[in-house]
Amino acid sequence: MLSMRPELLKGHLDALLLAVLEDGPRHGYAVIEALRDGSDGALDLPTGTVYPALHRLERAGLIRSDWETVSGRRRRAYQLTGSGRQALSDQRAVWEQFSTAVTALLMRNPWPATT
Amino acid sequence: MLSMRPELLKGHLDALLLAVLEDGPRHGYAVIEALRDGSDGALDLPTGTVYPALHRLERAGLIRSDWETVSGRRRRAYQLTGSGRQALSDQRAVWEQFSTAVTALLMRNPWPATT
DNA sequence: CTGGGATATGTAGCAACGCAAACTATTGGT
DNA sequence: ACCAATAGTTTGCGTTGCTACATATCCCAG
Repeated sequence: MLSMRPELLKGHLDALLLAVLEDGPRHGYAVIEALRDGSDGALDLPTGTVYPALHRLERAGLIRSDWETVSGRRRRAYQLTGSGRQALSDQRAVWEQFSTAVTALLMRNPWPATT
Repeated sequence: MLSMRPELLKGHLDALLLAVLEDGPRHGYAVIEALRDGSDGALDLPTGTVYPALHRLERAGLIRSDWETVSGRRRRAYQLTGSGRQALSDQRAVWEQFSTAVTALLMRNPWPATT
């Protein structure tokens, strides 16, 4: 498991959070687990990263939250809003462009013809 | 041309700079051009980003520079050091792991076998 | 010969963001 | 009675890319 410098994630976290919430509501703790499992353990984010990020997204109107109590534990279930769905779609396109550019420069593979 | 938020690059710039210098010495201005051309125009970085980054890499011992004068213009030619080459190799592996993880989460396509 | 674009490098200060660290609280198993 | 797992929050720090500005040379157009 390579050690990933923390800056690598910068700017990409929001997209990941939105993507994880795409299939339905999840609370913060479950979001962290989804990221860990969905990345084969590569992305194991601390709570100090994820919770503030979720707050940010809510302030930005991309997600909204409802408190619920499950077996005595209070938890906040987040779900995408309309603009959240739109943002996710945009961010996917941005990621494709970005990762293609970086891969091209880093791996020096000429542009893949038509994928 | 999608507008890329500036934070996206964070943590990945060093790898790109090292990669651009892999084929031989280049000065700052040429590095900027190489990034722009090699990314199909997607990465057009301002001098205020690239020059400080090159200074950082030199302080870190990953590149070294020699001043040269070409037709009255003083320019600084950067080249990889030994540890720079090593760092590049490491960063490539990190990028592969990172981009694979993000793509998996974002596109939720379980890796397509062989297209 | 004068203005401006391209070439070439530099710095100060700002804003954003992910993270470590610390904290509170409940449930459930040993 | 303890302690891990679950669930959430916040303060403050460090890194980093960018904006804006500054300097200087070369060369071409007018």
